[in-house]
Order: sequence, then structure tokens, then C-alpha cells
Amino acid sequence: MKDIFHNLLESSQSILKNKEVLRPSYVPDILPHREKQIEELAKILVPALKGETPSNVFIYGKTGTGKTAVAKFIGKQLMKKGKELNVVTNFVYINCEIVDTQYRVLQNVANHFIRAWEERIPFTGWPTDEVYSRLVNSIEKRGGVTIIVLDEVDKLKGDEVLYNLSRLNYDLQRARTSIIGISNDLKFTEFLDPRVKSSLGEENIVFPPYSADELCDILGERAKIAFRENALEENVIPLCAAIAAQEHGDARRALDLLRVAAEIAERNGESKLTEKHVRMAENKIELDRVTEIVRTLPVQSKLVLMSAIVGNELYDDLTTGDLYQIYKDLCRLAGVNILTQRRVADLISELDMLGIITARVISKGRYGRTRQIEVFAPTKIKETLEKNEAMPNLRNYKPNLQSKLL
DNA sequence: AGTCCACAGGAAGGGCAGGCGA
DNA sequence: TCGCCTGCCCTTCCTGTGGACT
Repeated sequence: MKDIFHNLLESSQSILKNKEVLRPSYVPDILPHREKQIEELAKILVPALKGETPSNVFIYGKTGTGKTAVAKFIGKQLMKKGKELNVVTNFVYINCEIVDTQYRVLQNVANHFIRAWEERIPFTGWPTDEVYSRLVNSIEKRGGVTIIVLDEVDKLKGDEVLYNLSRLNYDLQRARTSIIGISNDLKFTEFLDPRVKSSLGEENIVFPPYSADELCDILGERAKIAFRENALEENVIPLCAAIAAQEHGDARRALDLLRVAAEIAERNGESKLTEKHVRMAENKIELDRVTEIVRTLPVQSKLVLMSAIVGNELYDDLTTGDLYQIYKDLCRLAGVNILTQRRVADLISELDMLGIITARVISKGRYGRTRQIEVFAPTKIKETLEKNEAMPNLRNYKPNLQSKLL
């Protein structure tokens, strides 16, 4: 019994030597194919090292294009150079998906400057303007230039916090601040208050998606650190890169593929990572994504999805009308309100957008115009749905196929 | 060429919950 | 605590549409 972990540890040393390198949170020392963006951002921020105020920057780019990595990388470099030159530089990174309200953003930035022996601002309770003045004080006390990075800035609730942060410099005497906003939503600034828009959008940097070749280089760099020698079959990295490039050049997805593939290979006790493992990883990631989406769907959407699965089993080509008949039956079985066909049509569209089903508009001529519905990975989805208590027991369901047979 | 089916999908508005300032 | 506002979910009503059939 005592050797259980020993054995597992032994076997899991076969392929990976440092898995952390493959995680999205890891900031590498080299960022291949982002030299231009790094230089651009560095040029904008270099005034900080002379004690001047850098322009605010907005960074755009789809997920996995290296926005966060570049921002963190530059932050690290800036702090290092600041120390060398004896210039006070501060770098605060905030992920707005987690810290999403005005209060919490101000609280987080302020707490960054508060020393261990000083009173920290609590999670809640203080009036927002008091947190703001505390923030101004602490930045002022520290002096120098503070770079505040707001990652996923589009997730912030309201633009008040952006307005307040952008006017920080008016309230500061000796210290200066500059904001870097990061977003994957190109249209984000369109909906901002014009004052915020002009103040924050002083400079823009766009991160284009990586090509398959570029992804190969990125994976190659990480693989050197992550894997033992000869643990990778030659075509593994190009395959991961090609799959990720097909979507939109997402490096995060490429790294996930490589990591999950390695985990699968290790769990199987194999000593070499092959194309087969990448394919298995691709499947696993996709299924995990779908299961997660299905699990968190509202009850009505779950019922529509279940109707689609049942419908696919009963009909060769499932249409909106057929699905709606089944849906009404399932609602009765589950004791749930029946929504109108108009609303169900919208729920079908939503499921289509999530990529769980495909709903193609087709015309059957004289027999009308409708959508043909097909469910992706029905077995796995059904399994997930059946774990939900609110779902009806399908063993009690007797379909009425009359409409189709006539 | 015109008809007609079975919807798609837009517009408007009701009802409700939650947030917020007074 | 109250009234107002906003966003979300949903319904009702409506017009539009591709193509088989007449």
C-alpha cells in the first residue's frame, strides 16, 4: 500500500519534466513572433523610466494571441530596469473577469501598495470614494509611475471605474499612473463613455492571430523545457499547431492540447507522446467543454436540448416543428411550463451558437421553410442531462409520431 | 408565374428580479 | 423602506422567405 504514490511518481516521470510551462499562467522568457508588439508597447511605456507619464494603451486581440503574456513580460522588464536605474516603477496586474466591480478594482490596486503592517482595505464595507482617496494617497506615497493593467477589461461592470482610473493623474501631485486595457472584444470601446474612450484609447496595439508555423515555434520553445529528451514524436507539435491554427491561431489552445495529450500518454504509462495522444486530447477537450456548457444550461434550454436528442433518435431530419412537439411532451413529464414556439426557436439558436447543436435553415418547398437540427455528441450530452434531477425520465416517454407518419 | 407551406426572425411590450439612490 | 431604473425572459403579432407544387 505504501508504494502506491511511489509507483505513480516513478511512472509519471517518463515524459514531462516541467508541466507548469504548458499552463496558460506561465510567463516565458522568450515570446516568439511578438517582437513587434513588445517593441511597440515598450516604446509607449519607456517614459515611465524617465519619471514621465506614459500614454494609456488599449491592447486588442483574440484569445491566445499573447496579449497577457506580453503585458506581464513588459511589466517584469520595466520593474527590473527601474530598479537598475533607481527609478520608482510599479506594475499592478488585475484580471477583470475575477475583479469586476469598481470597488474591488480600486481596493485591489490600493492594497497592492499597502505594506504588511498597514491596515488593508476590506473586501466590502467602505464607501467607494474613501477607497479612491486611499488609493490616491498610497500611490502618492510610493511615488514614481504606476502601470495598471486591466486584463479582460470588457468584463468590468460599468465604465465608472475606467473613468475614475483615467482621472487619477489629476488628483496626483508627484506620482503618475498609466493604464493598459486588454480586451478580445474589438468593439468594446464603441460602448464606452466618450470621455473614457478618448482618455484610454490614446494608443492602440492589435495582436493578430498566430499562424500554424508561428504556433510551432511557440510550442517548440515550451516543449524544450516541459518535456524530457526524445519524449515527443516529430509530428506532435505541428499537429497541435495546425489544430489550433484552424480555429483562430490560439496559442492557449495549442498548449492545452499538448498538455492534455501528455497527461493522457503518462496516464497510459507510455514513454513517447504521439499523434494518437493529440487526437485523444482534442476529443477530450471538446467533450469537456460541451459537458461543462450542458451542465450549466438553464432548465428550459436543457429540455430543448433533450428534445433535440430524442428527436434525432426518432427522425432522420429533425425540424423545429417536430422538436417543439417533443419538447411540449417532455415539459409535461417534467412538470415545467411550456414556452411558446417563438421562444423555443430562440433557445435553439442559442444552443447552435454554443456549438452543442447545428441548426441549418432549409426549405422543403411546398412543405415550408424550417431548420434542420442535429446534436453534437448526443451520447455524452444525454449522459450529462440525465444526471440532472429536473429532467424527465425518458423511460416514461411515449413519442407520438403521427404528424410524421401521415 | 403564382400559390402556399412551415416556419425564420424582427418589433414591441409585459412581468419580474435585482440594484441603487433618496 | 420605497420608488425608479435596468436587464432579462418571455409572449404576441407580424412580415418575410425558398422552393416544391399547381
